[in-house]
Amino acid sequence: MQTLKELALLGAMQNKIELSSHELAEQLQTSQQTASRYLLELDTLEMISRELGVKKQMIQITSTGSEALENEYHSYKQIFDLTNKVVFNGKLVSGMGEGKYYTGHKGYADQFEKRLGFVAYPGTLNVQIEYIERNKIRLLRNYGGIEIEEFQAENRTFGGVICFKATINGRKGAIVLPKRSHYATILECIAPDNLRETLRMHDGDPVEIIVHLQ
Amino acid sequence: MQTLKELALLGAMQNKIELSSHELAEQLQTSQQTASRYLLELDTLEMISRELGVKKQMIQITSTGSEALENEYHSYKQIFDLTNKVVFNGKLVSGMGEGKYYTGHKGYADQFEKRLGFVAYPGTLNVQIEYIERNKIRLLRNYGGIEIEEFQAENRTFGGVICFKATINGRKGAIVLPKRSHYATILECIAPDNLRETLRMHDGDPVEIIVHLQ
DNA sequence: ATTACTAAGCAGCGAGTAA
DNA sequence: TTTACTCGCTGCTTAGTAA
Repeated sequence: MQTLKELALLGAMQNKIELSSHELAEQLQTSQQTASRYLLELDTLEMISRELGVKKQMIQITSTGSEALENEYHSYKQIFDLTNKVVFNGKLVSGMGEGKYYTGHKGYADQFEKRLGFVAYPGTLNVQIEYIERNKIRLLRNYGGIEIEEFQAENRTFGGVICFKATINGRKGAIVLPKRSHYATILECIAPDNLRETLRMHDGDPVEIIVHLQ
Repeated sequence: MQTLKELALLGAMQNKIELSSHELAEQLQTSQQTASRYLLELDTLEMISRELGVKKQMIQITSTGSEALENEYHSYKQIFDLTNKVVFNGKLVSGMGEGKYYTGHKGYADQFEKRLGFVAYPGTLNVQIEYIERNKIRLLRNYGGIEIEEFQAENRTFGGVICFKATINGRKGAIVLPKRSHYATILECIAPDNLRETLRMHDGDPVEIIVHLQ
């Protein structure tokens, strides 16, 4: 990968470049033998194509190599450019119907409409995320989102929640985090329509949630 | 670096994240011991800071770590985003005064003004580039630049050259490549003013040339 | 000059395990 | 459960060298 990056920086994405294994070795701060081996490996992986002359070789990055670089680039982009996006990958699970009870309640529904700009379909889409991604939830909580106030009704208190506008498998919606009870690994999503139906999803299906900050 | 990237993707740039060496190992497809060692290394390099609890550790990327990631990101940016820029790093060398003779010649000077949009100070700033960067010159030639036609004068032919608008240590200018004679490792720069004087440069000083394509 | 083979040496990996 | 040590083994690196 490091080698591929170095080749790309020398212009090997657009052109054949002339580069001896010795020169590459210098660039990578390693030995000529190792540099030569790296090139052989990239060649085997079909990430570069080479024309070996007697005294020089021409190297160009193939589409496979270019894709690998793009993936890497994409990661860094996510780190720096898209600090206003947080991506979760999880899978659909069934709740116990309590989402419908809560989100359908006027006390929440009115606030959702006012603060989120859409009338939420009653019910939540529950997405089980990887345990490791709990750190991203922490990130969201620190960042702060759209606050939905607690309220009293039916002789009890309905707790406050924090919402974040999000895109769920490409559809507009939001995620809902209870103000209390940190560290769940299930994200509850609401949306203007019944996502489970419009996206024709079943339990276990992969769900990508892109949370839009700010 | 790979580890640091992974931590950043989990949000460790903005926050402390909770991550066991075992979890990190899964993420990196390696053993718990190796993951633990990676974290120790990053800690030693002061790229991350850790709070070691008895049953969990909190990790955050430090400014040093963040800089390292930024550098990496910058490389990829250069590969993908800035394909319309080519960066050379070299050092100032002395020519033999012939630059002044040529660029001062009306046959060239008039074309420079017309095609580049500035009156070139008579004389060239010669920049010795790394041998390995000759590939970037090849890239430029393939790309095509601003053509300056050959002309007859004083009983001889003055050969055609190809120019590229460039920024030389932050100053507006251009580089001049002879149409013939490929593969030099000296770039000749022209500019509206005497760069050597305005930038107070001497032989051996580093020069950054950013060529603007298109 | 090159590239790249073989072989030896050494660094990094992970199993086992302590704290 | 954790983290991280020791240590044996594997595989990567590089010196030497052929083509």
